Amino acid sequence: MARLIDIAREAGVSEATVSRVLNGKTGVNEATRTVVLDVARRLGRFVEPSAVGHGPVVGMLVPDLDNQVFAAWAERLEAELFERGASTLVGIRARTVEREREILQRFLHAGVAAVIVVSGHHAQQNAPLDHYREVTSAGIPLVLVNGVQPGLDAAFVSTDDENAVDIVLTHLHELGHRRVGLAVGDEHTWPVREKLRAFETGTARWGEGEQPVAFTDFSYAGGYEAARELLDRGVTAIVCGSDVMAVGAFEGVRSRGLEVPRDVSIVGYDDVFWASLTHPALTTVRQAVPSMARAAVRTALSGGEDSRRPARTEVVVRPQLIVRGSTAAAPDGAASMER
Amino acid sequence: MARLIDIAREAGVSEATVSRVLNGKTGVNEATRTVVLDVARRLGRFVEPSAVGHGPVVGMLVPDLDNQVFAAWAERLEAELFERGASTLVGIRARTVEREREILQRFLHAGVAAVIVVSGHHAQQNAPLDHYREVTSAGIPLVLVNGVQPGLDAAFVSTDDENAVDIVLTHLHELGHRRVGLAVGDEHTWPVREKLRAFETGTARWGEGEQPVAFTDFSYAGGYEAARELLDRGVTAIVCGSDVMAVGAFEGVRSRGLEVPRDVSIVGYDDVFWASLTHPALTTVRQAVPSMARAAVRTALSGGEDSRRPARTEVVVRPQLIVRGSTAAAPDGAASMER
DNA sequence: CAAGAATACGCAAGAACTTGCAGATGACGA
DNA sequence: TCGTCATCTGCAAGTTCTTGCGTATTCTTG
Repeated sequence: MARLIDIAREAGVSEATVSRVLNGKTGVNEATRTVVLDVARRLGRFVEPSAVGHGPVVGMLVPDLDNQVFAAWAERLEAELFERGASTLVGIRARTVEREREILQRFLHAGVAAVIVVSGHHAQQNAPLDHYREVTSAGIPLVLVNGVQPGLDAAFVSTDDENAVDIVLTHLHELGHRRVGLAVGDEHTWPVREKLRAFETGTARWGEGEQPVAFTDFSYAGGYEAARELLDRGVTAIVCGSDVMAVGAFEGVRSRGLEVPRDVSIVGYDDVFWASLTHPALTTVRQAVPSMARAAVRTALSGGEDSRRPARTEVVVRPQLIVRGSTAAAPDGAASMER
Repeated sequence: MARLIDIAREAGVSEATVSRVLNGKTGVNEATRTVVLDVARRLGRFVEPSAVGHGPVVGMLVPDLDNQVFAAWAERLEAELFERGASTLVGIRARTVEREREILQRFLHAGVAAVIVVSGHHAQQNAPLDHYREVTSAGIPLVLVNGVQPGLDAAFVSTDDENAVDIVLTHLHELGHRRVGLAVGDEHTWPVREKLRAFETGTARWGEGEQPVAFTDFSYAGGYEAARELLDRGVTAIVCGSDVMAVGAFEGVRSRGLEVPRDVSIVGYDDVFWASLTHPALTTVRQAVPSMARAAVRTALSGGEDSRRPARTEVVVRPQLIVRGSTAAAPDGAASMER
């Protein structure tokens, strides 16, 4: 790799000046800076964008990109960051905590101004949190999306899952459904526990006894399985933890010779792009990704300006029920029994 | 940041040993290495995964994540790389060449073993290629997906767009369509030009005169606009450049009071997850993302092993027509005229 | 036009990191 | 038991990078 002295000679300046330019220090003429940067790049020397006045760099971590809601998160976050002049470092699929730590360390190494983690291991119950502390104790603002950890000195931005389940249950109850199933993924996960809690208290109010819950996973196959299991337990409506699950549930319902929404109502979660394209169009809960992303980015970047460490904050964003074609009035008593 | 001497003292070894460990040099006992790494991480010092024997790091660049096909690419590439023990660095939305260069430089700086670029600026006509040369001349294998640049010493993996358009045209011709429109995005882009060329030669064979083409963009709105324009020009079938365009085209067709596929047939491109969920289900061309991703990763990683620079290679993968409900026999003559 | 202020830049000291070399340690065979 | 060999580690010198300070240059203002 080209040494400072090589660049210095080529650019006709001293080693010291090159050092200052490459570290984004002040006290260098703009013209000189440009010359040095040009030479540096020509000789194959990496220059941190933040050192070139290209704004800060922010690290973002998303669990995967198969699920479109995470892709949407990444997309929105990146767009918001771009708008504020920041560039983005992306990490995906931190399958293990070790890997997550590796990615976060890489962010730190790259000198990020902030870190945003969407549904990472912080959403897991009893997850180790030390690797997050490494970020916060370096004085770097940390924003955790969809998962709250009381022990962490970070900012949290989450969908109000409790409210989400509540409005869904109200909607279904108004349509006459009295036996409703919840289909979700891993029980040890923050959003699932939130939904579960809201589901239990919400349905308890009906006084119709305990309502069934199926724990599978957030995939198409998971939705299919969950639907079949819940139908066996006599439900007339299924509340799914994701839109992908919901279309899997469509298929599960059809596999029993039933029809959506005539026999069974189905509600999704996320409102991904294609939710309005399914047949019937999916009634679902819209996570307010754009406004949440904006909040996350604002928190991430403002923390760096005022005080190095932002106070522990918690933003909870209300979701919105998007009623489309997959929910309808409950079939009359007989229908739900005949199965 | 913790200095070598701090880590050395804490770990009870010399500065030299720490230096060796952090640079992945040989000649350090495995036990000592572990201790040093632990201390280093605890004190907040970044350790390159490749230095810890965690396999190589590969840089991947995708244009955006809104379009699910790109999300799928990122997902598949990451999965393939993971399977081969590599970790992945992701860059998204290199809007400008300058930004793309910045990301590539970052990859180089991070010591990547290879770089994979999906539909980057190399897919643009007359795009500057110097920033790609910076990668190749550093002896790092470069794989460019969906876009071929004769002047570059890189590996290319592309969908056979020519064949794609061909099988679509054959399908539509067999269904009796004689006036077909092509709806694509930016004309100065490699995949569009490939499709256009194939479209022109393919339809020329019919001897029905020149067939209309609409250049909008690869979005829902683009599909809507294109469909309306093409309908005005009398088509009974529309070949879209992406699945998102296709569903936009659905709406464009409906806005004219026509029905898919009774009055107008529509073909998408990509076969994204939800293509089978639309109404009617979308007939589309499946890009063989999994096998292409595998080829791209294999090329990227093998290049580094044998010879530092792989010979210039070009892999072209045949797509597959997935016939679903959005294509049907052409309406009889009158129908296409009445409009 | 001159004095003072601000900015830009190099010198050189020194901080941080790397590496050649040799000593220490231990395994193994004679 | 001793010699040989391979491995591991620290020493210290070398290389590379950073930074305090002083000077040169340009700008500002009366």
